[in-house]
Amino acid sequence: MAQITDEPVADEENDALELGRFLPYRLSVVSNLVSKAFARRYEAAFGLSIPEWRVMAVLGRYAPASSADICARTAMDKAKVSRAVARLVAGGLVSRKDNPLDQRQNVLALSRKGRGVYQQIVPLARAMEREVLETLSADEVRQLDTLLTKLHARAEAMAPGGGEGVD
Amino acid sequence: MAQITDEPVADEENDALELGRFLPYRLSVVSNLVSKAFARRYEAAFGLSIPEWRVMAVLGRYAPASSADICARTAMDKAKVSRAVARLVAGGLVSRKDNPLDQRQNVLALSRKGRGVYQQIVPLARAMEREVLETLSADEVRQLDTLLTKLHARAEAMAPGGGEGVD
DNA sequence: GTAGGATTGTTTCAAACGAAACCGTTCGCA
DNA sequence: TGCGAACGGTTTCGTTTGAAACAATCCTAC
Repeated sequence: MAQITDEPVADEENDALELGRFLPYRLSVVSNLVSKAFARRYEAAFGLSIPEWRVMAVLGRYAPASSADICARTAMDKAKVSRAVARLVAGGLVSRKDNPLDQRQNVLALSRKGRGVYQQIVPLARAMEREVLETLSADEVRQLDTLLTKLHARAEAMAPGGGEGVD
Repeated sequence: MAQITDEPVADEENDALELGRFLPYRLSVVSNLVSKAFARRYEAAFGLSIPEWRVMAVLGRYAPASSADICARTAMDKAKVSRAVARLVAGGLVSRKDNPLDQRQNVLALSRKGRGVYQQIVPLARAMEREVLETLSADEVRQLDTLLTKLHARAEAMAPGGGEGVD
């Protein structure tokens, strides 16, 4: 065994793992903390869950879109999208009709009321993003962007199917 | 309305929000992708869920510990910890007894079998962390560390209670 | 044109979740 | 000593989740 090489002794002494220094764990904690903060405010401001908010965000930018389009743009599976859309339709924020060219597909768009909400959603989202990033320098924000891009590619290679999320 | 000021036009043109450029969303997607990849492997290798894995990690390093200790060190609420511990005890990986000094408290530790599993857990976790970070330069890993520290503090200030997670 | 297979979105199912209720124990304090 | 509040951990409750089953529609190719 024990080769005479410069085995880097990866983290610290070794053999015991300090969760607080384990980057995947820390990434998860930070992400969930941010998501929770965002979720609380979306709920308070608009009564929207994060899946619902994501659907609104995509439709505000890309309507009309099908459920599959939403899946692709939100990293949510189709069951989750279906449920979120159902609630938004029930709440009158989103219109849903069949695509006459392919009756399997939905054609989703914001209703008048939905557009009104969307116009409030965007500034709130931007403000919250700013609030989070305030703690970073402009350079660090750029670093974060780069890191997320790289980690995203790497994580997608490691994970099998799609990338679910909570915001 | 339209004041004549240099409104920064925060992100891009404005008024529509591109989810793919929204950092909180991207953070969530990356984190969940990583968690999913990790979860799949912990499950395959040891039959452990992420909450269970976290408890093992803490006990391997800090046993003996109470449930409250585990909560503090894993960013999980006490219900989740209670359930994870119950499964680990049922699986014979963790021993649980009452603290004679305070009968309300648990004293948790790894069993012999649990220690055996723990010794396999650590290298797997380290290997997966390395696999994720492989895509980054040493500098970028340091940046990630710094960013997570700052964002953690900021997110904790924004969120109310504790910081849940999935790894 | 029609059978078999693929695709879209909904629904069902069991598992996991967070919040709150709960129970037993201990502490603070008169 | 004894009573109420506080605490630690478990359990319950209703909700949300992902995976799989499903129904409806469309496409392919014969």
